Amino acid sequence: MSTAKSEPLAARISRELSDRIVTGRIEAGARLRQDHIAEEFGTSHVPVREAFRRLESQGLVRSEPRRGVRVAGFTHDEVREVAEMRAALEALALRNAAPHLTNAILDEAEEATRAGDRARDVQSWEEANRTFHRLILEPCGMPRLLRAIDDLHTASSRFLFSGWRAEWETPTDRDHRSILTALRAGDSDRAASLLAHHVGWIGKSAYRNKRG
Amino acid sequence: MSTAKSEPLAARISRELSDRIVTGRIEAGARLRQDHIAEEFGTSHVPVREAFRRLESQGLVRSEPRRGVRVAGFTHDEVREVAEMRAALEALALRNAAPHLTNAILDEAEEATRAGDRARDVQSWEEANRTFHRLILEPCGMPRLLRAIDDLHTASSRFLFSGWRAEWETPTDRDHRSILTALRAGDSDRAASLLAHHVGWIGKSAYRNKRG
DNA sequence: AATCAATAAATTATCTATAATTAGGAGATG
DNA sequence: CATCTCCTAATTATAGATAATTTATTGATT
Repeated sequence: MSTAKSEPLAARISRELSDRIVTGRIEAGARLRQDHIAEEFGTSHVPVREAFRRLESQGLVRSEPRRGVRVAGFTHDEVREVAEMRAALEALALRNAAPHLTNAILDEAEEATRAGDRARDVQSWEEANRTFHRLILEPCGMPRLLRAIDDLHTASSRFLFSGWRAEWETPTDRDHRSILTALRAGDSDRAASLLAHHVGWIGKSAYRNKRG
Repeated sequence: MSTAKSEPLAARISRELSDRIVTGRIEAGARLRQDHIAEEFGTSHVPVREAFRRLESQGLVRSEPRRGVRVAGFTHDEVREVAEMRAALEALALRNAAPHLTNAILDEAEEATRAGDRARDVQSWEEANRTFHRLILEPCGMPRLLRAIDDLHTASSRFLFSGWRAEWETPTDRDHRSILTALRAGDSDRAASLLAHHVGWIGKSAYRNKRG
């Protein structure tokens, strides 16, 4: 392939497991046995354990000493928690990114929104959505913040793939476009506030979905 | 001792290294060689590597594949970044904690503030300060958020111990007391706003300190 | 300055020990 | 007599140590 060059095994394993958990191919609560996974990847258990540590820090997995590792579950409260954290942090990132946004970036973001409209399946919708958010937030130049947001976004997408949320069928493009409009007008406070509502709404929608 | 029985070695090593980094006993940029640390702790290098992964996720250490691990440095920008993240997240936590705060908790927080006043050295001031924040935020019942705040607090205390900040000599107690007053009056929005300013101010102070 | 050998360090594999879970059986109780 | 509980043995899995391999870095020599 290409990047499979000198990347540590732990990174590859962690990425692959993360993908499986996010897309639901490994279900919540499932136990992850280190030597089974090691066997599957054709490695020893050592890099597998390191991968576990990373997944644990991302909140995808829960580890109990001497008892093993299992995929983290998610309750309504946790969905809401992640949504509110995203709202707070993405608003912060956008306020800091706004001064550095160029027209070229905003155009790219507009295109990502259109790609989301065109999406016919969850995967491509999610990819477009993530691209949009990343594009307008990255210029904030706060690496730690961006990493935190990325982890939260990953957690969010778990809920999306699990079918709780019909988010990708709803008119998210309206929100995206009003955010872009505010940014083009230089009103970064309004843009941040719109973004916070846009993201925070996800938590409420998940809750409503499960209820009714 | 007590609970040091069945705790994994990686956890113990990670905690000890974290403490050394935070208090500055290991300086920024220093290289951490797994074999040396393993020898010091009387273990093999395997649990040391796992400890590294945890420290990496906490932002205390930076790891380059095949090149080793070194203690993360911190620039002015990073100090500001952490402060702003704390401001955003602690405000969120406080808004969610406010409905569950009891008078007993607020009294404990008041006592922690007094302990901070009495503190004559950085360690005990930091401990009191951390206790204060933890007390009023914990009832929010959002474990993921609390973990994130805790990691940020750890990062903050690095700057404190490094001597950049004279924060502990300043009248932080004023801020703490006005927050408690707002909470007792049931004005959680005002309390959250005060807390955000209180925490965010740290970033500015560090910046100012270094300048003048 | 550049190349190649020597050294050091990170990464991974294999092997060992210890703790946890399960299975089976003995004894007690209804 | 059947069933339930408790205890012990056997299996399984995690955690750690040691050994082997690969990659980076240093130093010497041309």
